[in-house]
Amino acid sequence: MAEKGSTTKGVRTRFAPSPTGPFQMGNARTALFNYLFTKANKGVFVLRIEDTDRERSRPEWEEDALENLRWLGLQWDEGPDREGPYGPYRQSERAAGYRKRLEELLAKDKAYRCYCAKEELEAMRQDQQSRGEAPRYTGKCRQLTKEEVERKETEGRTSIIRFLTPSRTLVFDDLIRGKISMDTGLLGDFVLAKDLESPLYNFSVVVDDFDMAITHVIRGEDHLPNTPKQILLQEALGLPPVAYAHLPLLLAEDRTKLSKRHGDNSLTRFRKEGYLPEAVINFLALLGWNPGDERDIFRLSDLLKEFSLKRVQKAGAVLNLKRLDWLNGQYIRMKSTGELAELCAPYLEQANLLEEISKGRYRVVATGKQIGEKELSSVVALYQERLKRLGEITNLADFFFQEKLSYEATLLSWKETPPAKTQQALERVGELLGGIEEKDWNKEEIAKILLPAAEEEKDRGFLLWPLRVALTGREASAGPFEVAEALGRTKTFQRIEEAKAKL
RNA sequence: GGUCCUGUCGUCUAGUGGCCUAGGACACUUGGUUCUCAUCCAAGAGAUCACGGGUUCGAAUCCCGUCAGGACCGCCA
Repeated sequence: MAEKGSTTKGVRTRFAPSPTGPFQMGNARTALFNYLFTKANKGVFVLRIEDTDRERSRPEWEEDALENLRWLGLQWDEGPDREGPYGPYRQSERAAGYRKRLEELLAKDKAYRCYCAKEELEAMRQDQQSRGEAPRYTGKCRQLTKEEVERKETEGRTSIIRFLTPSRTLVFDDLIRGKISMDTGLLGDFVLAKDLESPLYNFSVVVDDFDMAITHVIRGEDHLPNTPKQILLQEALGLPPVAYAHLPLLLAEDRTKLSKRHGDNSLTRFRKEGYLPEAVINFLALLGWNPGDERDIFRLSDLLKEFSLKRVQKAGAVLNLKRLDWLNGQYIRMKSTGELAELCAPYLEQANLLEEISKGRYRVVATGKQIGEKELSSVVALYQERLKRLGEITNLADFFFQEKLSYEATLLSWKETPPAKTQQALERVGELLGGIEEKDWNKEEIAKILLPAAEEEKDRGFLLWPLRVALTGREASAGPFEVAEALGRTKTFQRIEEAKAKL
């Protein structure tokens, strides 16, 4: 394990998720800001897995974090799957470093073993709280003599390792919040480790940040109270300080910290619903950071050029999902139809409307008909301006993939038009379209023929509405000309006939 | 309860003593665009800058106090 903490010059940051649950929006935002700061400063971005809690840590949650980070495009330079000079990158694999430092603190009497039972401690906490004091360990086992310790050990009493917290006023500088001061006497003798092999968060973080030569710690504001503890530990171990930046929290509607209680905010959920990574990045970046002017569309590459911790907000930010929807729509519209088709295909497959035969070749499940990338593109293009999430394509474009449409006959009539009149309207549309040959079957040509006829009526909807409903079976959809083009000549006539039969 | 942090439209925010009768974006309302929906365009409503006091010719911006909200107080991270 390299120890270059005090000599390394460049910026080194880490994002350190704990694999105890799905990767959340809050994790993504912290990762993003770390990434932006690091890359804006030509630094090295480290991914460290904080799995010291063996009971709760699961490999699948680690994989979930990696997968979503990759999806977002936040590539780390060193991590569990990318060995570097400071590995391994899972805390569960770094026991030697912890043991060494724990023994060192114990030997220097900067830490001590505590034999108090959990129940005892709980009672103590209750008591302190009832008297209006800050609940903290009183230091009962501090005074244990060597003999007492030996006796307890031979008795087989279990112990934990506590830090002998020095009492003083500690001041540190936060890159976002400025000077923060704290009376460390209020901290109590917090626990460093369950035993020499089982370090706890505050301790393992300090050891690893040094051993991995981390220069800047950028994390959520919820870690602000941990910072004095970690600084005290650095001092006790004789380690150099690191710079801190505490990001404002991501909040739910009720302005409390975002949590499971507020519903599923996992990245996997947003990914599955069809949010684009560039939209999520843009959304998250603007939650707590802004460029100082009125631009609001930023891709990762733009952010890299402009990001600065100086422009990071101090107050928490409520997640405004409507804004995410808007941004996602913006990015969907920026895609080429080919890209969009490729992005939508998995959703259509999942809805069992489509099967991929080979790359770019599909089979329509209901009809068995084969279609290529071009046809699929023409369908998704119909809804490019209407999609907020890719997943919505299945409900919007299903008419294209169905053999027969099911809708109420009354839907075919424009406003109060009686069925007989609607019948006539469809008749007329059929005649007009019949004049267009297969080779000329495109929306411009169709519009050229249909629009003047529709114009002759008092209301364009008289002809256009029944046609559109006949083709889509929907009250709301893309326009009739483009839908007719996408469906093709044969299918268009078939649907017009089916509509007439309904009336 | 203690400690720490925070406080500009519903939400994200611009703003670092005069350009602020506070700007933008999302959401909302209304109107316009080849039927519908959406997009797009235009307009509108929406903030006594948490409150009170002070400094100043002048304060959202500086100082003091108050209040409110949040985070944390684990042998979780």
